[in-house]
Amino acid sequence: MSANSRLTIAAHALAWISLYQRRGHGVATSEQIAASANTNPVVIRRLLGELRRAGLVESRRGAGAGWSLARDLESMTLLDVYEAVEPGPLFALHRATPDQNCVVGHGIQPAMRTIYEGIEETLRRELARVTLEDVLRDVLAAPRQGADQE
Amino acid sequence: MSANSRLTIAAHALAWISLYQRRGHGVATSEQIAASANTNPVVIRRLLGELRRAGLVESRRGAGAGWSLARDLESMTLLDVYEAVEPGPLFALHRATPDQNCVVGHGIQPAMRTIYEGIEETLRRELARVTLEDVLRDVLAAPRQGADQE
DNA sequence: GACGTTGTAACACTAATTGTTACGACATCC
DNA sequence: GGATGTCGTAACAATTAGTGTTACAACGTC
Repeated sequence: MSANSRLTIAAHALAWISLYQRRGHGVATSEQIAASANTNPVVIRRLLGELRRAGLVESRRGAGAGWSLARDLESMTLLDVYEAVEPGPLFALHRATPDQNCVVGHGIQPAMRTIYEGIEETLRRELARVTLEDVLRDVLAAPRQGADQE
Repeated sequence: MSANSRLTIAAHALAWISLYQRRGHGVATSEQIAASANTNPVVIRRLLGELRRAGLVESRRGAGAGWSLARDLESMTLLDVYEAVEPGPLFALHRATPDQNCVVGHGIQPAMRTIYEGIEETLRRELARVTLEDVLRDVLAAPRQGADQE
């Protein structure tokens, strides 16, 4: 399972924007967020673009532009972010359709599809239980040693 | 999330071997299973090799050789298969470590790690609730139209 | 009009999955 | 004891997704 870091980076960006705003600054730029996440600004812009399409953030262009939250962190769950950022299903069926003249080949896909749907529903419920406010709280609860900037 | 079909194909192979044995045949060959799953025998041998390492199936070499179940389908769960076949975690953290001088960059990884561990634990519990016997029952319950061979 | 930022295209690099060929290892059967 | 059939595994190609990077047009503020 080639796990990706999209959900992690998206949560990082949202937490960063929120904390930046709470500290009285204006909008956040992709360059600032990228510096914190140690990646490229374009990666951040791409991800935040998907979050914008999902209604989680807003962007302004022009000089002094950047990103801001469209809703309160309390009202966003990891499921919202997950759905905005992870398109496909968790498990795939066969790439080539199995032999329909075989009992197993014929029945395996509906069987697995039903099972996978149940599992993904459970995953969604679990993701929906965690708000981004929870994430930010956990982030701030990490034991800090020394430096403390944004 | 580049979902793969490893869990699906492994379940397919186990169901096929079991049904083949229940119908009074001997061991199953990778070629037969591959024909049912519409893939290449080497793909099946690779996957079944991982299931053998996990103690789910046995293989015999030589003429008239092939694969058989090492345990009852009732005693195997999708979690057993998943752990045998899917190495990595569901979600990845950052590829490059985030800026440790930033509050968010410093706290995000432990926060997400804890959250992800809880979610994966839920996923495991869900996978453990489904036995391969359940899968085979669902497979056989699929509405059949016409042909009925193995 | 200058400037700074988003939005997005284009491309390279890496890694994982899948499919394929090839062939040695091994056990059974004649 | 040799022929045969299957596993075990290496090697490689093709495909795909994720990630990083450069480049530049679009846009809004000053």
